[in-house]
Amino acid sequence: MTQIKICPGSCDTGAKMQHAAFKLDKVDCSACPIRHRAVCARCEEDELERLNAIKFYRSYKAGETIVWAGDAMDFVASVVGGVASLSQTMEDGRRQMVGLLLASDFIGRPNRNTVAYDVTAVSDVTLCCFRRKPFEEMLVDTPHISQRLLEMTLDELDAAREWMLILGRKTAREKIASFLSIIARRESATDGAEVGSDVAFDLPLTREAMADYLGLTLETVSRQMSGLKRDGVIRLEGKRRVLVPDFNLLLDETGDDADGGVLV
Amino acid sequence: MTQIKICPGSCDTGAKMQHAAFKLDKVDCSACPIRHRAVCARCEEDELERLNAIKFYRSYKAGETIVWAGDAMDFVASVVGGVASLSQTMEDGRRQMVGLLLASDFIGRPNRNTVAYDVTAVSDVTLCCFRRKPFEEMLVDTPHISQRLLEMTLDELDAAREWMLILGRKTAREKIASFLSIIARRESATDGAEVGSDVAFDLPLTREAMADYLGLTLETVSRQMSGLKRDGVIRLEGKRRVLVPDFNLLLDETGDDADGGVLV
DNA sequence: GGCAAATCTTGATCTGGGTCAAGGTGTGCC
DNA sequence: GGCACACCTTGACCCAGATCAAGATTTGCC
Repeated sequence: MTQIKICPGSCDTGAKMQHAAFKLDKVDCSACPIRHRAVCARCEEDELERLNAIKFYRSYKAGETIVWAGDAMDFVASVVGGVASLSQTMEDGRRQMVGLLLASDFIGRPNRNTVAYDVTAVSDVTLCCFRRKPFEEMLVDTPHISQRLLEMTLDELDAAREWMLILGRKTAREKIASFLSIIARRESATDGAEVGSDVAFDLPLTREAMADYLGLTLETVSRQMSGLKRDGVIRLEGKRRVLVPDFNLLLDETGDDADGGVLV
Repeated sequence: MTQIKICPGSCDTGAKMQHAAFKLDKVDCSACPIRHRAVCARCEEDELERLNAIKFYRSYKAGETIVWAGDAMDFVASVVGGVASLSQTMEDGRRQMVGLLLASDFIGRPNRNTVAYDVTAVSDVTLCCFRRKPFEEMLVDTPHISQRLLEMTLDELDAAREWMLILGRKTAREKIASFLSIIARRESATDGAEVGSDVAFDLPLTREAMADYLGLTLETVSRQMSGLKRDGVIRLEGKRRVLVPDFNLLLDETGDDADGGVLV
């Protein structure tokens, strides 16, 4: 059972919230788990109210397609919880994931009403959707939104470029290690957990989806996961939970600069 | 001799301008070859004047490094003419190009004063540079600039994602064919030439740079170019000039949808 | 013109990861 | 409990593209 915590703020009880528990009515933005990271992060009260008037929530089950490439989409959205992916498929079935969308990430392109990639719910996903037209109008007269969107787009571009190095030049083992460390970093950022030497997290993707992400086959993904386990770099609990006894050991396997540019 | 035409407007004499011919003084923006495509595309007269006050030109010879990854950069810039690249290098020398910057493309990230990738002049390059601080200020109070920058960043993100499919899933031959058709498309857009069946253009990159772009070795690039030539898909004049007798033949080799989503 | 350096081509061989195939493990449903 | 389905692992073999190597072509410089 894939459970994603989207507990707003300081929900640290053992009880894990299911997505379904996030009621799909107009939620007060101030209680929203992504209030300070999403496209609305910099909005003032009055701006939030305008957004509130054009927003609605939608949920998708794991595996469901949210939109197909080329289809019209009459809204843009923020991922409130869960994981979605952007992917391209060639005629003969080869598929490449080109975006992995976690909580607070933005879906859709302003001033373009069709979508260029398949958008798929990887786990159960909840979106906070804004009607396209009024959102585009707000974009024009609300710098707090357009500036935040620019910043988020630049971050995504950086991520895409890091990904290009992974796809173009890394070995299968380095790809897996890079993927694991990216997920570990993002998860711990979300949890706000201490980045101690001991890291543990649930993989949000199946082996097949990891293969689509990394430009590999699922067999190779499986073999490399086994390899990293055999060599003591990771441990596995079930198929999805990953324990990293020594994070630096994992980083050594990524092929990246030891502790290179400490970009703060 | 790599010659890049940066003739503003309707310069269609046979005489090819060298970069050096573009005088590095304060050029009047209205005569600028990228006036309507760069980050300043939507600016009004008064906004251009503000930009004019903070701009200066710089030129680089082919092969020169413009900035190294991690270095501080006290300006942002538009490519006026020539071709530059963004690339990442791993410790052991493996290199991946992550951006190819042609005329009108933007260099630098607002609100971040170090650069994340090596920026290199691939051919002789001229930049129109804006001092960072005042540019960032203008970004805040000049929606014409921030909106255009958002649009350009979204375009680059789309290009990066197309590139990810190429890197992750295409064969060497498909990579080369995809690269050639991308260049052909961009070149003809620049020339404003008719997209007839007969297309001809100069490759802006060496075989090695193409390899860095496509995640291949230079030997494989050379072999695949020879293969496409042998099969009549392209013809070569010297090493750099490419003639495409039937553009659809080239498109067939890219592995992409025949005439898929006609995204207008 | 002639030499050196850069760039490109082609050949021979090797290998990482793909492909094909078989079976294992976990989970939900009747 | 047991069956079905989704997901994962492992093995055997193969091939596209890397690597190593030699030489061809082009360009620039004296």
